[in-house]
Amino acid sequence: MENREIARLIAETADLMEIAGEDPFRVRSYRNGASAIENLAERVEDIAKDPNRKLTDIPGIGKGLAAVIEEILARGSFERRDKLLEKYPPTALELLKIQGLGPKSIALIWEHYRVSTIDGLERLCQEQKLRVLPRMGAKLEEKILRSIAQYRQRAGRFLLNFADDVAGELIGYLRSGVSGLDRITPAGSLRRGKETVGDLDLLVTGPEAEQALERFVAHPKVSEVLARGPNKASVRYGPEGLQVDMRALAPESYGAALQYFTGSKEHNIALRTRCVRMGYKLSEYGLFRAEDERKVAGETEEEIYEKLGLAWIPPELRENQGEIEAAEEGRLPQLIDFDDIRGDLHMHTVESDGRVTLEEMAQAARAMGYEYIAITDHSKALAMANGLDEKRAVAFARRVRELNRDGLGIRIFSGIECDIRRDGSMDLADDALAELDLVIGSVHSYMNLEAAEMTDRLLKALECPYLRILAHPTGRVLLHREAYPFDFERVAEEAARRGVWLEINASPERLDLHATLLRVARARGCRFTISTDAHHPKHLANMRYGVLMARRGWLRAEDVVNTRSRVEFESLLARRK
DNA sequence: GCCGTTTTCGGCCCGACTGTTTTCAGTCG
Repeated sequence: MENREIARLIAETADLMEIAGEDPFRVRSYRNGASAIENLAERVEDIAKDPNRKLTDIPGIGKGLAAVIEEILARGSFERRDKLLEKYPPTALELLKIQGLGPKSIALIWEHYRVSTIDGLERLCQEQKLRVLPRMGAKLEEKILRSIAQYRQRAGRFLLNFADDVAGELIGYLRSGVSGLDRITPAGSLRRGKETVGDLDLLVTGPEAEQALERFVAHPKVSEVLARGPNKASVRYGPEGLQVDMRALAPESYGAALQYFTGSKEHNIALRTRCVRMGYKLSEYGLFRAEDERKVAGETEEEIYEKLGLAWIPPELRENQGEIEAAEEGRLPQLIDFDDIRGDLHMHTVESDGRVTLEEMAQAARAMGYEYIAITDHSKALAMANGLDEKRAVAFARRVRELNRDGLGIRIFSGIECDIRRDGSMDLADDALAELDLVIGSVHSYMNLEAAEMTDRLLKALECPYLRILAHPTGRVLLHREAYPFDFERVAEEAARRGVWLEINASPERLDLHATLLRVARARGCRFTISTDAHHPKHLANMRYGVLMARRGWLRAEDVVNTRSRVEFESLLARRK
C-alpha cells in the first residue's frame, strides 16, 4: 500500500476523532503521524516488512500509531476508524471543508438533525433550522450558504502562478493609491513556492498601513469582505473567489510576522516548540524571553532564526521536513537560484503544437540571457499536435545544424519530445533519434494503466540508449488529473543508473516532479533538468516556478544539468552517445 | 498519542476575529 493511502486513512480518522470530541492532543498526534508518513521518502510498507527495522523509528510514529499502521497494512483499516465510521457517516468529513464550520458544529448538527452531507446542510440553512442550535444564528446560516457555493465552484485551491499574478496586481494597486507604505510582501504558501495555494497572505508595513487596509477592502474586484479588524482584513477576490488576507504591521515586528505568516504551520509549530525549550516565546509580534517577556528579536527573520541558534531557512524549505535540524547543524543546502539557469531544454514550435517559429523562440530565449535551448516538438504519436515522424525529425536535425552554423546568438539543440508508447517502446526509430541532439521521453497516452504495467513501461523506455530526459515523470496536471501510479523509486534508481535526467516541468499546471519526489530521486543519485515545456515565448518565464519547485526539493545548482555552461552541457550530451 | 539538555509523567504554539454572548466558544491561520 502506498504511503499516501496510509496517511489518508489516518488523517481522516483524525478528522473523525475531532468531530467526536476526542482528546485534541491525540488528534494532533494522528495528524502529525499522517503527515510524517505522507512525506516519508521510503515506503512505510517496506519498513514494516523489514525485520531489522521498526516503524517507531519514524519520527512522529510511536507504539500506538505503529500498531495502527500494521493493522492498515493487514486489512486496509483499523479499529478506531471503523468504530468512528459506525458513529459518523464518512460524508461528515466533507463538511469540514466548508469554511466557517468546524468539528464542534458538525457534531452538533449531526446529533440534532442527523445531517452529514453538504446538500443536507444547505437545506438546513435555507430552512433556517441552524439558528435554533446553541451559538448559531442567522449570520452563520448565510455564511455557510456562501461557503457551500464557493466550495462547489472550486475545490478551493489555486495554481501558484494565478496567486502570484493576483499578488502583483494588488501590490501595484495599493502602491498606486497609498503613499507611505514601506513594504508589501506576500507570505504564506505563495512565498514558500507551493504548487497550489489556498489563499493569499499580504503583509503591509509603513505609517499608512491602515489606510492600505481601507483601500484593500475597497478594491473593485473584491466580491465579499469576510473579516475586517483594525490590523487585518480578509476578502474574496475576483470571479474565481481567491481569499486574500491582508495584515498591517508595525515595522519592529515585521520579521516575526513574515516568519509567522510564511509558515508552514508544521514548520512554525516545530520552531515554537524549540522556542519553549530554549526559554523563549515566539508570536507574530516577536521573539520574547519567557521569564520577563522581554523582546529579543522581531524586526527581521534572520535575527529570529539566529537567536534560536539556526541559520536563516529559505521559505521553500519550511515544511518541517528536517530543515530545522539542518539549520542547526549548518548543513542547509546552497539552493539553486533562477540566475543559475543557462538554458531551457523543453519547448515547442509551429512544427508541432507550439505557437511560434523556432527563430522566435530562440530570440525570446536569448532575451532571457540563456546560452542554449533545445527545441523539442512532439513525435508522430501525437498526430493531433502534428507530431514529427522520422523523416521530419531527421530534416529538423539537419536544419538546426545549419542554423547553428549561421549563428542565432544562442546555441540550439535539435530535440524531440518522443512519446513513450504503451509497451515502453519509443515512438520514433533509433536511427532517427540518433540524429537529434536531445531526446526527451514522455507519456501522453494510456495513463490509467495498473502501477506494475506503468512501471515496466517506464523502465523499458529508460533502456532506449538515446533517451536523455524523462519529461513530466508522474503525468499529473494540477487540480485536474492525479499522477499515474507507478513505482517511482525503481524508476528513479534506474534513471540514475543509466544517466537519464528527470525533468522538473516548470509549467504551473504540472510542476512535475514535486518536492517529495525530488528528494527521493536525489537520494537515489538522479540528476535533473528544469524546463518550461513552453508552447509560446511568454511561457519561458515559467522557469522560475520550476526553480521554486527544485528549491522545495532541496536541490542545488549542481543537481540540475541546465545550470551548466554551453560547453559543459555539450560535453554532457556527447558523453552518452 | 508522542516525546524527553529539568521530564517515563505531564506537558503538548499562539493570537485575531466573529457571532452570539453578557464573558466566551468556535474557527481560522
